[in-house]
Amino acid sequence: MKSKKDKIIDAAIDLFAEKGFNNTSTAEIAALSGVAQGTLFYHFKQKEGILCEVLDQVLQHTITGYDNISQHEKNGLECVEALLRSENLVVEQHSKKVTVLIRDMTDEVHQPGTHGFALIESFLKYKINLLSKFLSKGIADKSIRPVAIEETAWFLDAAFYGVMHLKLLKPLLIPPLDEHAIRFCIDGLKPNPNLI
Amino acid sequence: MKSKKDKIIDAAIDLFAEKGFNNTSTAEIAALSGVAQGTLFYHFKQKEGILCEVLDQVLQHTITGYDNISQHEKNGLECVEALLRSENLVVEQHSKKVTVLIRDMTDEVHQPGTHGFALIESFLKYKINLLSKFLSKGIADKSIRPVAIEETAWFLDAAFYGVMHLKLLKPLLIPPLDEHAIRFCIDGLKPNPNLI
Amino acid sequence: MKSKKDKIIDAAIDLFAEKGFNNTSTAEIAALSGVAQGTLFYHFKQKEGILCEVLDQVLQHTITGYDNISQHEKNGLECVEALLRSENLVVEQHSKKVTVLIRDMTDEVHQPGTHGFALIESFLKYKINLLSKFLSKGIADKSIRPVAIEETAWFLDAAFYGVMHLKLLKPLLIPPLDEHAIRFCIDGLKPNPNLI
Amino acid sequence: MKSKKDKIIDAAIDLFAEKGFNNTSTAEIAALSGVAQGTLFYHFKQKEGILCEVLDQVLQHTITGYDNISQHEKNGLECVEALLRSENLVVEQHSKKVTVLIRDMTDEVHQPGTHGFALIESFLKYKINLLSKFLSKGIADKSIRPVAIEETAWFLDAAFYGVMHLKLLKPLLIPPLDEHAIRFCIDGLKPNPNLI
DNA sequence: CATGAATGAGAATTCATTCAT
DNA sequence: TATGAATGAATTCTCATTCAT
Repeated sequence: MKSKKDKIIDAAIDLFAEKGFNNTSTAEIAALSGVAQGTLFYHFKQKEGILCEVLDQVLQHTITGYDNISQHEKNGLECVEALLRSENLVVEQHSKKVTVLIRDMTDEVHQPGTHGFALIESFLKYKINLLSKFLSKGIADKSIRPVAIEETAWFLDAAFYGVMHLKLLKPLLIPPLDEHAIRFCIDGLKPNPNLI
Repeated sequence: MKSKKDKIIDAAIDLFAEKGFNNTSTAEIAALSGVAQGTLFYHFKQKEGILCEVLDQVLQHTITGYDNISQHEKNGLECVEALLRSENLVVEQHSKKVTVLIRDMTDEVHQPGTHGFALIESFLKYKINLLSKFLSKGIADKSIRPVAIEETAWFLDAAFYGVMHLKLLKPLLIPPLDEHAIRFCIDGLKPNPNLI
Repeated sequence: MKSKKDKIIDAAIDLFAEKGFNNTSTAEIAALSGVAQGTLFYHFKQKEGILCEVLDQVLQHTITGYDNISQHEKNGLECVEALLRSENLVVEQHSKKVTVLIRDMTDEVHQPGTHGFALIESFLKYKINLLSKFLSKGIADKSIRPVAIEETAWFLDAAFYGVMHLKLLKPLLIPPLDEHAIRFCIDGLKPNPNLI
Repeated sequence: MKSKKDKIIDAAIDLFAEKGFNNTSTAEIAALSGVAQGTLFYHFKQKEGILCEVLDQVLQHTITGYDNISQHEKNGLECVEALLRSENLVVEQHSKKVTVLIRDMTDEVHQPGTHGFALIESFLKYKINLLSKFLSKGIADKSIRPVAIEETAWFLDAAFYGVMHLKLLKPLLIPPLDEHAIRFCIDGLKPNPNLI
């Protein structure tokens, strides 16, 4: 059976996804999750705490995904690709939560000093580090051409953030982009011209 | 002399940039711009209206930038690069406004039916069209390898949105990315292996 | 051609009828009547002034109707009936205005000291006087049984106010009441042998 | 001890009676009732909700009054008279509330779809039904002449609404009307040989 | 006569949060 | 753990009205 805390999170995510964080009151969350309004603050203390919890969950999933990449069987380029695919997978499996996070967590996440900011910061550091490691490995094993490592890592992060943003938040007719984006980036990293 | 409406916009952007849209009250905007609070609503009817006006301005600048690309002197690839650089330039020249827009306009812009959404939608259509035209041109004149046109156009949009997002909103130590991003994408479009 | 003042009144009545006085802003009235908002206050000075003007018009019509009753051809009872029918006619011919007046003029009209109150007060005095005169005449000429004059006059006023109120303001399925009400009251005034 | 909700209602009625619904702010109600302004909206959600609650109370009293008429001891005419007197009694016992209701509830009550309208509608249906039953009974037992039942029921309702309206809302020197009105109507219902 | 930009005094409502139970 | 009545600060928005042109 689901704990009250989980019920709250689920209800909150549903409401945030539908109406946005700022247009959802704690009263509504309480009502939808079937708990008293006070209970919400027993578990979270701040409304934003719900978002932080969700962010934490999603980042955990993402990191777990990263850790499951079996590096010893792969060359650097394959590691990079595995990382990108792993991330895509998490986004797909938790698309509602991710949508809410990238749409509504702006206030919390972009202001140094908040808990959300700290979470994101350390996650990004971890991710960029890992990507850099993979890129170095690739350059060493010749699967990747000699790119500027840090810049490329950040660019890959940015590019896939943009793709995710487009996919999740723009209710427009957009062609499936994930595979194309991965191909474009991976091919762009290869040392030799085996372009289609 | 500046009109009251312009004073309001300037004050609002400054405040939004500093504290965020949701943490800025109309009273503060009125105070900083030196008009009565009612005047604000005489000119904008909704607090969000200010953001819409700013969005409109920035999109106008961007489109003007696009239109200034002299296509007949360039091959397709050069056109694409010019477009990306043009966009970068606008972002740099209006970085405060753009920052506010991508951070704070989420509610308005992601909900079909709003004015902001309509603005974005038609702008994106225009941009993707133009990018597609350039890509086609480049494929025809052999400056670009035969990529999937629509997907590539959307990917370029997404990637540079991501880069801009990172640059403007993450108060982290991030290396300058613009030039690297442009090179990566442009090189990735070239048909032949003249990679550095 | 209609004067701007008349346009304002017409627009105001339409809006008041639809949405009520308190839910109609002077801006809306100005917009619908095609004049500037300032023009409204050039002609009326107060929003309530519009209602007062309309009240004045309707009372004029009513009094004109009263004055057209040719008393010398009728006995007292016939005079009373003529008065009631005359009033009914005015209500029917100006039903929209009357509806607005009895629904929306409550604040203005029930507070001694206002212009609206004065208008109503003197009108009622006139009406009750006239009714009393007719009743007296009827008692004298035996067309009416010997009723208490003042009380009966007020009762007739009240009863037909109630009927009008029901007809104009209750969007319910109510049978046509006017004729029945007139018959009931007129018959009730006739000399009647077997009263307890 | 009085609940906060009751305190709010009492204060509101006093203020509405004195200054009218539209000229009374929720802040004033809160101040007079000694609760925080937010508490008002915790209990009522809308300012109009207070009026609805009062309407409900008064209608309950009225219906209770109707139900206390012991029909088996009376003929039809006596039942009608009892109903009219019962209603008069409620109006007198709750004159302040009734005054406020008929003066200030216009917006809420005359617009189908509102809660107030629904309350009034079902009450009127009940009342007209009851009156019709009494009239039928009277016609059967010969205490009432053969009048058109539905029309007469509505007319009685309208006439006494008018009388109440006059009594409560017109600060004019008006003679006591209740008894006279009842007599006039009751006598008008009696079997009467010489109608045209 | 007519305008419409500007005003400022409110007003209703919202809502995260607290706390006694 | 859980509750829900109560809060009060904050906020957007409304609107009749004015006045310089």
